[in-house]
Amino acid sequence: MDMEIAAGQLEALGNRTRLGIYRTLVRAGEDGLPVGHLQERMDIALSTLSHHLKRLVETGLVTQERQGTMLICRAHYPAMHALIGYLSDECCADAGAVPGQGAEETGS
Amino acid sequence: MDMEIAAGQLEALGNRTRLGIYRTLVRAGEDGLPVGHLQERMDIALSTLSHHLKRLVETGLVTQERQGTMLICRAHYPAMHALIGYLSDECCADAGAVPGQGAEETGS
DNA sequence: GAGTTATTTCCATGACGTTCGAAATAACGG
DNA sequence: CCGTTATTTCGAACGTCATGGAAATAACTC
Repeated sequence: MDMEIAAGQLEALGNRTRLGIYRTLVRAGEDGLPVGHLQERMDIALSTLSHHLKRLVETGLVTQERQGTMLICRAHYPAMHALIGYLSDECCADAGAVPGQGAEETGS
Repeated sequence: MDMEIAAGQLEALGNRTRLGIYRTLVRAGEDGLPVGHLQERMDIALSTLSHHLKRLVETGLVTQERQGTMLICRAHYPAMHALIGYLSDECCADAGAVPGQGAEETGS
């Protein structure tokens, strides 16, 4: 896990709207949610949502899959695991830094 | 761990300069670093550094301790552990979400 | 291909963040 | 209390981000 990638992902999650979107997708489970349904739950303009989703997808935290006219969004766990691994490894040197978690590349 | 706190911390780390500051403090270990030394390593204006440190301290990720005229800064691991716990618990529902890590309140 | 639903791109605007220099404050030593 | 070192606050310039409406695109159905 590169610092550039981690920084980008932290930047992506470091915004309430996007963190909310991500959490909503996590809760939606493996079925994911189409953009439209996400919009209803988040109560923001579709253009705004699309903008945020783009950033989440670019950083690898979310994946999208076409199903007809709908675009299904899903939380991409491997990316989150890699980020957690980065935080554990690079940012918790001493202080009993959560062992058994050297997730350098959990997938993505 | 409250979403507001996590969001604030992610926002704080979601900036290359601040992430760099935090990593530098982690690497400095438990001795920490005075603001001035930090400035030499980061190569940014003191006023800028002070501004960023303020945010890191406000979110609980960094602590400061006066030692004479110097202000020693240290990475505050409990906060990071709590954040990692939040990401593991709230943001990785399914998908073998890194077990044995229910860190709701590792301190802080 | 005309119509319908779903989503993105474009554009503009307001808000917020970053940055730095200069001045102000804090802590200490003589 | 004066000088020195260390750090913060203030003020301003600049850039970037968030937001939403309108128009454009994509995918499908008939």
